[in-house]
Amino acid sequence: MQNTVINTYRTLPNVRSLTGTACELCVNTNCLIKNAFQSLGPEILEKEKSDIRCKKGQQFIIEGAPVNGLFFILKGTVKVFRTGINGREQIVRFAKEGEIIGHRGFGTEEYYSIGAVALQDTVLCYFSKDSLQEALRKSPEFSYGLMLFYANELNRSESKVKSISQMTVRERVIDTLLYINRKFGDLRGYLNLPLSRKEYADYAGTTEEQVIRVFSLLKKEGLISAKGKRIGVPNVQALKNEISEHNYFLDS
Amino acid sequence: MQNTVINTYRTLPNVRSLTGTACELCVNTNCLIKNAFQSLGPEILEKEKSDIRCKKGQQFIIEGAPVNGLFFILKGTVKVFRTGINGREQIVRFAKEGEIIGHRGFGTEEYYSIGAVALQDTVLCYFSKDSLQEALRKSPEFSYGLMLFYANELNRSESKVKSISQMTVRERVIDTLLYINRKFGDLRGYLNLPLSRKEYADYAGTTEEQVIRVFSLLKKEGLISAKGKRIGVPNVQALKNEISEHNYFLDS
DNA sequence: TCTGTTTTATGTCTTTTCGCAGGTTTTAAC
DNA sequence: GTTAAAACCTGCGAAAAGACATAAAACAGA
Repeated sequence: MQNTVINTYRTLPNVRSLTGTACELCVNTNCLIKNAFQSLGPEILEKEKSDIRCKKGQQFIIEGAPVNGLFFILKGTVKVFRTGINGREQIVRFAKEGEIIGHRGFGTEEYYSIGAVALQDTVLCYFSKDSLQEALRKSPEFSYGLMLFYANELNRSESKVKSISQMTVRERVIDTLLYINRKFGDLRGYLNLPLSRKEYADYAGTTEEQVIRVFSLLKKEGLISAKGKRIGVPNVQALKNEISEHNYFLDS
Repeated sequence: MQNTVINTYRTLPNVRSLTGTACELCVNTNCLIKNAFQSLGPEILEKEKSDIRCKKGQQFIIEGAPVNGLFFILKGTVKVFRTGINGREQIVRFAKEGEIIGHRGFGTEEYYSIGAVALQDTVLCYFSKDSLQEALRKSPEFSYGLMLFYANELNRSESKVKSISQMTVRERVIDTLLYINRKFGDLRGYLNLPLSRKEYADYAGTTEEQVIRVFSLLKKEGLISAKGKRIGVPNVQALKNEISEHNYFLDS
């Protein structure tokens, strides 16, 4: 949070066409734009595309700010959140390369309903509302892809409503550990995304203290190892077993 | 829940082309199919369309059953839910005419992740997976409309995650009352959708007893009137005030 | 390396929510 | 209208989660 916040993207220094950020050269195979590139044609999006570089901790979408467009993550990780009661943060999801940030950064939505912060140094591809609108009109594949993205996110979100309202704190924390493990994998025995206890809490819908308590217990039980932000999950299956009975029909 | 459940829709008695259910004659102005009808052409969907009539209480989508297609509500109301811990129900949303039921009833999804029950006698238009796929490919308007639908639902669902994890039971119950009021309006001073306390609880993410307790209090405070399932909300603004301070950025 | 700040950890107390038990009212079917 | 079933209501004790205080450890910058 330490950095200045970029609000009007049009006023950013022009950093287009940097090496490796042109869509045709992009290595991001799970990027919707990249995948729909054939049907979009090279010129449509390129001319309205900006590359934005964010330092760790920098917020690049502010809740309630006017919608200008939509971001695709080229490299890095991002947390997406909503601010609630007493400014308490509810983390909606963690996103990585290829994912879309800025719900409804097109169409009729006027203000962003979410905020977004880079968790590491991150490179974003930004597309304006208008160019997206044009792309959606032009490419059915793109519309379809975006629809699938939202449909999947909806599934995940609805399943999360269920977890939060029916699971205990312990189960929700375990669920969060599994989510991070599933999505970001691990690196040398540790989860490949360093998060604070507070961030675990904000995702799991509880408090920092509760997360710390659950972590303490899980450590004693040998289910995880935790040295500061380095969390090791040696036995994923053991954790899964604790919550699997609740998932009659599995989701995300 | 008293009725038999329809599982394989293809085996239903053929009730196509009933008066008033053909898309071209349909009065449902907020139905996506109806709206995209121009670009779809009459013949594509009609030939794969079935009309399904559900009695009050009848379940027409079972969680975990194979996905065959997608439903549009022509008339009636429906509750959409997921089954969680101990078979406890989490109501995802209440739906009315024009809305879509059966998340991802197309594409690669194999099993329904939600269940759906008619709350009143309901008429549904059912479209098979294949015909939808064709319609999505053929009509960008349709894809775009469906995408907007999912994006809006996602917004609502994410906002609900926040409510459930940050609001008190009382606030969640009030929020639910406002949601029902906003979506179904009222009829002669009563909310135009009769629900049991249990259903309020399943939507708000709490227990029947808690809802009853909150209702009792709200009655004493003169904020609602409740005679059985007839709930009156004479002063919507007073209820809104109790939770508005928490909504920095308004949603749904 | 030292020092100050942030993060993590733990204990205690309070509040909220839940679950059960038992009772009453309403609704629906005959 | 009678009767059975479902829905609604209330009280009370238990459990879960939260808030606060304080201490230890980790980290960053000089």
